[in-house]
Amino acid sequence: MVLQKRLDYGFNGYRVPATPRATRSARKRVPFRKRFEDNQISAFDLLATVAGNLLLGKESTPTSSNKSSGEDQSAVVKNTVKEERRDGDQSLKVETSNQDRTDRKFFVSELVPQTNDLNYSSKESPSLQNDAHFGFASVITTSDCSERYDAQKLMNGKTENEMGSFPCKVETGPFVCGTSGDCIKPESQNKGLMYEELDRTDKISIGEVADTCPLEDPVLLDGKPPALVSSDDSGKARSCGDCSPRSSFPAKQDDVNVVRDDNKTLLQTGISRDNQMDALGFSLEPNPSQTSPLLCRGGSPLTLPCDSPLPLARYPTTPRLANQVICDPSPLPHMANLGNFVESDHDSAPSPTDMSLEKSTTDSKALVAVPAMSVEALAVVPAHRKSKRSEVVQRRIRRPFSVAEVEALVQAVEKLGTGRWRDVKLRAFDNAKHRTYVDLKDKWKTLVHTARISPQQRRGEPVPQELLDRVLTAHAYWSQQQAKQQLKPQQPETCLLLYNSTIRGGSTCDVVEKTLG
DNA sequence: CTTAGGG
DNA sequence: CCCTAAG
Repeated sequence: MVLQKRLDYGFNGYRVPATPRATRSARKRVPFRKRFEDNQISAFDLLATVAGNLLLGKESTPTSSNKSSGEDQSAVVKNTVKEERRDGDQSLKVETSNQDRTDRKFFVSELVPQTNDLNYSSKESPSLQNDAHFGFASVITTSDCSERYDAQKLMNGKTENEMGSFPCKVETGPFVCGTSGDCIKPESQNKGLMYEELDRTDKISIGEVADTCPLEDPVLLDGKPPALVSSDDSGKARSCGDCSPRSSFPAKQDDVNVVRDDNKTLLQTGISRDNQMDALGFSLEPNPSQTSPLLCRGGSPLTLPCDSPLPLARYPTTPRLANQVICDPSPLPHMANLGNFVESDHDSAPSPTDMSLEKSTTDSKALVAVPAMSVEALAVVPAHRKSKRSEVVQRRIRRPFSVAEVEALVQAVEKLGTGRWRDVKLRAFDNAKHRTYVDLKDKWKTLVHTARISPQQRRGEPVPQELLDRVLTAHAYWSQQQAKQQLKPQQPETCLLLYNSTIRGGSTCDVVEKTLG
């Protein structure tokens, strides 16, 4: 298993503060890997952000029914973030003040490097091996803010029982995400603690976030991680009986079982359910003694039976799923004439699941209605760090071009040339949201290459030689055209008309129309 | 935001 | 597909 995979997966679920550029394009994503490798962001940042988001998001949920307005919430809840250092360790303190409720403080300890425990190969990211900040994290919450606890100390041996008279909770554990299992009690004996029974580990997994999701959207949806909320046939969110504040915690404390179990995602990210012990994740557990534990308040419906993974279809609110689905290579219905090739995402991703989720992907806002406060919670990330814009994004799923698409592309390029990819996109792939003009440009590049190599060297769905020939022809023509433009930028219509009449059979084309006015 | 190219 | 320098 590659750590990189785990990193991507492990933190994909977190929203980060919106950036000006973020809104410009749904596909524009921050190269998380690079930033991480460049130490622009640290695992701590991410974790702290997430933890704070989770905690604050939950806390911010007003008890009153009047919470439709985000302003109301921001007015009610205030939170501050402070980073504190002690003995070289970092701890993050997030204070949330609710006028109507008890103040609370949250602490997120620094992560303890556990690279030795990570059996990964850092082929793609060698730096990770050395710089891995990953290990364990703990989140401590107290309902009594009169005292502050050093997370690290707690991790070093103290348990909740030693926390004093006030309610508190300590959560530590290895990053394990995308896994499922039953509830488990963390063994917070030391930094390097590991869940003894991973198969029973309950996690708030760090799910994925849609690349189209508004960045400012917090993780929680009305206090619930959207990706973790599912609906069953009755339309009600499923809940884990064991998670109710009382019943769920026979021994010491409740176990939060909010699990994002997306097997397909796991597959795609290289994490198999059978091989998740060392995966990265983040665990939180609620404190039964608290009025409103993190995610398990009053028999919270958030809890999902860890041993009963829900099918993708049960995650209608999961924004990222669409792109998670492994594309069904089902061939597109062949389109003989693609004068105006129209393709939808569904065409190239016939998977029913994909289709059902595609809209959600596009309109992800609906998936994460969040209290304004959650946005503030994002400020948990230490200000002085360069991680404010840390965003976790996953590589887009590979979607091989179908012959029909190639046909459309070739036709468009024949007409528009090789330097107007945006127009090509608009002309032939306007309805294929997953194909960007960059994609088309890239595809053309590969097509040209494909056309030049021997058929034996070609891979993937074979492209008709006729198309490849056209590719070469058009490429040669437009290359020449481009060269001529350099020397003689005036009167390109001559060549164009010649080209259209002799090579492409002639007919008005956009270029001609534009050129001639 | 688009292009153009390297990765 | 990703990432980006340039325009």
